[in-house]
Formats: sequence, structure tokens, C-alpha cells
Amino acid sequence: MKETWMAKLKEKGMRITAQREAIVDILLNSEKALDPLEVYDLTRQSHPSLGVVTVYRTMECLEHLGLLQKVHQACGCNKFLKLKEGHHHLLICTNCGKAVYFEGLNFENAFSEIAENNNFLLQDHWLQLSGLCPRCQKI
Amino acid sequence: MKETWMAKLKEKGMRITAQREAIVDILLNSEKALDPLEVYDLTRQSHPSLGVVTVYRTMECLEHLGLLQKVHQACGCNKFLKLKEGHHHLLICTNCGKAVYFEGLNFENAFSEIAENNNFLLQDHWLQLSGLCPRCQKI
DNA sequence: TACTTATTGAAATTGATTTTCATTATCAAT
DNA sequence: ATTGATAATGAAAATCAATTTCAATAAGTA
Ligand SMILES: [Mn+2]
Ligand SMILES: [Mn+2]
Ligand SMILES: [Zn+2]
Ligand SMILES: [Zn+2]
Repeated sequence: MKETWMAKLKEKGMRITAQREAIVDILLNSEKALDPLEVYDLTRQSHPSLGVVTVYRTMECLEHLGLLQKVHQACGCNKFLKLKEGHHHLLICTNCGKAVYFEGLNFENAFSEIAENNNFLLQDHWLQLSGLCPRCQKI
Repeated sequence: MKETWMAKLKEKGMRITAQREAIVDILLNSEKALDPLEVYDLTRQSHPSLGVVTVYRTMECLEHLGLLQKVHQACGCNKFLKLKEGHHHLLICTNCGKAVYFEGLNFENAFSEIAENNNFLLQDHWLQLSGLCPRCQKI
């Protein structure tokens, strides 16, 4: 997976740096969405000289490259999660933040109908479920 | 409607002030979600001496009283909209911000099923549609 | 190895929100 | 109506995230 990400960076003419690799490592290994400051703290554990600005810039790039997705939660709206191919929605743990993509719901038609009834031209939809993940239910 | 809101403030032991009335007026007459600074600017047109802090504080109160709801949009996550009774979802214009509550979708069962399949204990869901309102389609 | 240029990070800047606190205004009790 | 307790206000300072600037550094190509 990391190879794919770094390849995509290279493909866009961007350089491979130790900082970028470290940031990508953190994001790829996280099962929850992280904001830039969280990534900064986590990455600095192995790269103490890293600057915050680099984290902001790198995460913005990764989003533009379609590798990261912005996720809004009660605990913050600047969180980013690795994006999965295709159209999916998220199920997020309110306790630990664990995020799971799920498929199987196809509401697109129902959404169109609602929009039509209100004379809106539907452009997008935002659907997210939240609850307790298996582990957090036991605690 | 305004009477209801002011009554609720009083009921909670809060005082009726000119500032609060002005802020409530703006929020009740807006058909789109507004953030504190927008409310500040709008309210100052009639109350130039109003302070920003008062707007922040008042809007926070109104949210706690269940009169306002926080609404997340691409253009910002600090926007508040007057809350409608009952369980509804929103349809929001991406151009002018016009917000419409709609009913008629009942996906609760489908959501529960998805959660179960992933061994999550469902607590909440978030659904929002976006598109162009009738007026913005013509422009 | 040398060179071009993207990248980096410290520091300054911006902008939103919160905190502090002295002053003012509301409202209930006289 | 007057008074008094105290809730509310707003200017100013403080905080915090995020962005901009810029000189130094490092990546990748020739
Ligand atoms: Mn969908
Ligand atoms: Mn619902
Ligand atoms: Zn969890
Ligand atoms: Zn519109």
C-alpha cells in the first residue's frame, strides 16, 4: 500500500522525502481518522525534527491526490482517513474513533426522489453511522 | 415563534436583553445556517454596539436549549440552524445555503442492520443531502 | 559530482474563539 | 418606584489552529 502511495507522489512530480514517508506511515497504519496535529505528534515520536507545516502541506497533498478523505466527527472536523476505492460510507466508533467503510446500502434513488420533491437538483450526499465498535462495547 | 424562544430563555432563568432579542431575530429569519461571525455582522446592522462575545455565548445557549442545531457544510462547520421538532434530515443548497428539512426517509432499520453486520452498537446517524435549490438552478 | 528546484522548518502573521474582568442592565423583592 | 443581588455585556488580552514568508537544505537528474 505504501508503495502505491509513494508511487503516486512520484508520478505527480513530487519528491520522496523522509518526512513524507514518516507521515504516510502513520496515516496508513491508523485505523481512525487523524487531524494534522495528531499526525504531527505521532510522527514526531520517530522524527523529532519534523515541522508542523510539513504535516499540513503533506496531508493537503494526499487529499488532493485522492489518497486521503476528510471526515467530520463530533470530536473534530479536520480529520483525515485513508480513502477506499469506490463509493462507500463510514461507520465510526464514538469511543475510539475506529472507522470502517461499509457497502451494501444503495439509497441513491431514494435521495434523488427526496431532492426532486423539494425541487432541488441533487449533487451530493453525506451519510455516516456512529456507534461503539466491538472492542469498545466490552470496556 | 420568537415568543416561544424568549419564553424558553426565561424559563431557564435567563434574562431577556436587547442583544439576545436581536440575535434571535436574525437566526429565526434566516433560511440558512449561520456561523457566529455571520450573525455578528447581520445583527450589528441594527445593533452596532453589540460585541462578538455575546453572539458566541448566546448561540451556545440556544444550542443547549435545543433551539439551534449545528450544521456541517463544505463552507464551514460552525454554522447553526433553527431546529425543527422531531427527527428530520437536511437538504442544503450548495450555492446559497438554503436549508430544508425533509421527512419521509426511514432508513433506521437498514442502518441498524449495517451496524450489526459490522458488530457495532449503533448510536447515531448523520445524513445530509446537498444540491441546488430552485432559485439557484435558474441563475 | 554539480546543478536545478522542490521541500523543509523557524518565525511571523492571520483569524477565529475563549478568557478575564470591570461596568452595566435586568428583574425580583421590597 | 426604588433597591439590591447578580446575570449579562463588551473591550482587551490570551489562546490556538492554520497560513504565509523566506533562507537553508535536500532530492533527483544530468
Ligand atoms: Mn451513497
Ligand atoms: Mn434518520
Ligand atoms: Zn471503539
Ligand atoms: Zn440556493
